[in-house]
Amino acid sequence: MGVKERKERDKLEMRGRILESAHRLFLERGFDDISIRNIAEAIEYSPATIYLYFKDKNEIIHALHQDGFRLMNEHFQHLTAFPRPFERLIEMGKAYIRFATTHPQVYSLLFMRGEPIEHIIHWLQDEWLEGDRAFETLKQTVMLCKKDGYFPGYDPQALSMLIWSSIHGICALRISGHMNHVKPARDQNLSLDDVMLSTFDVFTQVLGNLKKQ
Amino acid sequence: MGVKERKERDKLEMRGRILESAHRLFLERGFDDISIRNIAEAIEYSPATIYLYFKDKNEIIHALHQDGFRLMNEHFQHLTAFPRPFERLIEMGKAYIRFATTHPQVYSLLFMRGEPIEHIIHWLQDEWLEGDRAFETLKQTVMLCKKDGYFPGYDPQALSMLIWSSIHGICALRISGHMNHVKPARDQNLSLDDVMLSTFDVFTQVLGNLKKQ
DNA sequence: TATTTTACTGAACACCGTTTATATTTTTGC
DNA sequence: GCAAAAATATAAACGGTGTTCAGTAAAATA
Repeated sequence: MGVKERKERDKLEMRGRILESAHRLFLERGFDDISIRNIAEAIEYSPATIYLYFKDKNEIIHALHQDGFRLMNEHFQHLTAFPRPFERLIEMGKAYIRFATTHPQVYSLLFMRGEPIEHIIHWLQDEWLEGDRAFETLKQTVMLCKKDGYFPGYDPQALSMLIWSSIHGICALRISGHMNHVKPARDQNLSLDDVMLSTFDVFTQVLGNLKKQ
Repeated sequence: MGVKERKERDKLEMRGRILESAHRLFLERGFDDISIRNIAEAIEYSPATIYLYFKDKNEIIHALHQDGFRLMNEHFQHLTAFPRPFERLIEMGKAYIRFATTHPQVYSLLFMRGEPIEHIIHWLQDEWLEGDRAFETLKQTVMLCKKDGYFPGYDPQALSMLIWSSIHGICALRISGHMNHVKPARDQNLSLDDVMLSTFDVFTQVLGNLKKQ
């Protein structure tokens, strides 16, 4: 009898519908409007029902977190087309910034909020697989750059961390609204993205200077 | 008759007591435990009374925001003792990081939350004075470095923005919990601050390389 | 002293995440 | 086919949030 199987399918389908609603709420109305009650209304069930399919709200947020990572990875797919490591590294940075600017809500969910990453620490054996993979890709690229004569004497691990931190800093200050409220940016009437991109330009210059001659 | 004057004093005193309670709640129990009701309980008044002294919660948060900036400025007082600009720049970075690590809650209030900066945009003529002043100090230092032969060809404005972004990125990733959950940090069992400081070290190396020979 | 102004609060509104007892439906075992 | 058991769904409640408003008590004014 396939009753058990069907029930399992139903359960998965319901989980799917809950996540779908959460996802839509997130994209259409922002992080703060994802509430158990909003989700419940959207799927036309009572709030309590959600708890039959998810332990708590964190579990739902975590699912969105993973969705976000999938979306981000799509922005990196094209990078294999750049054979020269340093060029690829710069394109990685551009792709990262493009992702952050086109999906600021998703970016802040992935990298600026404490909740989701704390959930990972407590419930998933402290393993942040998506983060590990992304960082590893960055580090590999940095090591290839080293083979090309870039970054002599620099530790790939630490340099990768610096690169990530720097680009994250640019994106985070932009998304939180801090970057565009220091005076020069206001005065010159620069757009958000102008400031961000010119900051990134300086960074590429700086990195480009780190090469054996 | 000094009635009016006394009443004004009383009003200010009450505002002071409210802010004091908010401040203590913030430091002792964290940002999320600053609630109008908690504050009201602490000063032994009803929640509604708070609204006779502050327009809304944002106004209280903004006051804490300014307190935070004062605290941060204290961490920068000693920098005048470093006459050589580049050295001073590095010490600025160290002071910034020291502030962020010793007062993570305050740091995230100042630079990682959208609410306070949005309040500034809406209510204070879009002028973020504290931010302007701090950034200006950084830029001045960068320009002095240029006179010493550092950063040839780099725009001080853009380079300052990069420096701020990079250090902010290091602090933000640390405080949000992301930095210490990429694999290598976990494996090597490095402390939070080890990763941060080694990342900053690389940054100082990179900056130091940008000098006319 | 009577009136007006000021200071304060209880109760409510509309939310939030989460739990529990209860009711309904579905499946199982006979 | 029917009763027992299991699964599913929910109403209602708990304790929390920011905020508003009508009403009360106290103080200042005339």
